[in-house]
Amino acid sequence: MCNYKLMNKFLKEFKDRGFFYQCTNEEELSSLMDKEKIKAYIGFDCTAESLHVGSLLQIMCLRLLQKNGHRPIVLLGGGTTRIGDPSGKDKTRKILNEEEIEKNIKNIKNILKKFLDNDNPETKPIFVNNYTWLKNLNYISFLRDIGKHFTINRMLTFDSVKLRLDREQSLSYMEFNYMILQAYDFLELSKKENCVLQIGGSDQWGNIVNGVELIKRYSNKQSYGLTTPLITLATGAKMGKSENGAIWLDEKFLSAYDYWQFWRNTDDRDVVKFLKNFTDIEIEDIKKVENNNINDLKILLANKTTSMLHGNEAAKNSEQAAKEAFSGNSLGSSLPSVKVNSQNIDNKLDIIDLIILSKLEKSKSEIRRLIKGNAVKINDKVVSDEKLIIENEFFNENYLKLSIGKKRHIKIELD
RNA sequence: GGAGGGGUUCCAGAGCGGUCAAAUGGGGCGGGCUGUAAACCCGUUGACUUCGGUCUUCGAAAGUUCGAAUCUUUCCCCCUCCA
Repeated sequence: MCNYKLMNKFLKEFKDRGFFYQCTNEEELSSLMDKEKIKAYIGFDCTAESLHVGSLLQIMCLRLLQKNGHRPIVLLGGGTTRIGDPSGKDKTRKILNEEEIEKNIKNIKNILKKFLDNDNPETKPIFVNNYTWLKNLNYISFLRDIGKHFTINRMLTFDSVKLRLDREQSLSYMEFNYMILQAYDFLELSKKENCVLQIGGSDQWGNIVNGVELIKRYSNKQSYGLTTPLITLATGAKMGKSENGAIWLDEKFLSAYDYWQFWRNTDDRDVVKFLKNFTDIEIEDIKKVENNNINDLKILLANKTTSMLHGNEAAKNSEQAAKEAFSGNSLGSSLPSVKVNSQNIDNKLDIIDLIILSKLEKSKSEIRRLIKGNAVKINDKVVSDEKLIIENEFFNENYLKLSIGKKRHIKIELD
């Protein structure tokens, strides 16, 4: 532990914001970062087409690096995604094919660009794909040069491995090698980019330490690892994993309005923590407002997080739409909308089909259940007849408001 | 290669010939209370339905039976021990 007051500015804020979990050598890292601007990397898995809020803390770390003049390297795991990280997974991941991974990489890169400053030449992110070096590895020489630095004895002690074995779940040799490849990534970045720091989630600790040690042994250079805690909700659930779908960062999968809603619905106990974790508001400023009305804080949180990703405009619209949708008697003209061909109305479209068209639900049985439970509303009036035919009169100025439950609202527009 | 254990609905996990669309818990969804919070209470949780039912599901296929998640055979996969 080094003296908090003397600590490097980046590290200090890193801690103040609750990003800190473990560090391989805090004191040295602190003085190194005081002395020079460094390059640090975070790896992103490309298993999914988009990132979700589970990766947001890592993204905030990248932003914090930039804020302090350091340069982030974003490693997209095009190679390692082909293997699958066993950490934190109790089952073997499904293996994706080449095109899927390439597509995912492109998407994820675009999302990250939204969060990062791409203009400042000193700090703009360096994007790398580890497939570029992993694909050409020669097995024999890799084993000789890199493999010799790893002992099975030690690898077996890592949580990612141990957990699987303890739980009697299979761990393939392929996955077993994941940590070596990740260590190799760090070595590669150390050589190529002079990267000295890897940041990752706490579940990456083992992989990161391996990298630090490999670099030490291979090129006798000092590098560092820094991990962030796993963010759990006050209820104990993992962040961003709602059953109804993860909280995606890509607008294609989750509208700005729904993203805003996600933050607006934060548990009371998490609000201040999230303001620190997921907004740029200075710590001192958060302290000033942290006793304000809890719902105002939630709106603040929602606005900041949404504008960071989708822009100010989108955040304002979402706030406006929410106001209208929840105040009751307004028709929510700024809600996200779905267009419906007016011919459908003439053809006696019923409520069930309307909901299917709106994509709010896809199972007719489920919709029937919802109607029975008084969950479906048109223009704030409960629909109790599952055979209700949608009439032209329902549309005010070309649109109607369709609601499922208290929180899902959508505008149906005539086309 | 040998011996044993196992694969059940979103997850965990019961069922071991009909009463099984499958206990229980978790999660999800909806309703109530509230603050678009938490906690709590209630309902619901395969699909389709003219609400009478109909269809598809218990690793895969074939079989026994009036009837199978449950029995038999083969195959696939996982785990443990032995070689």
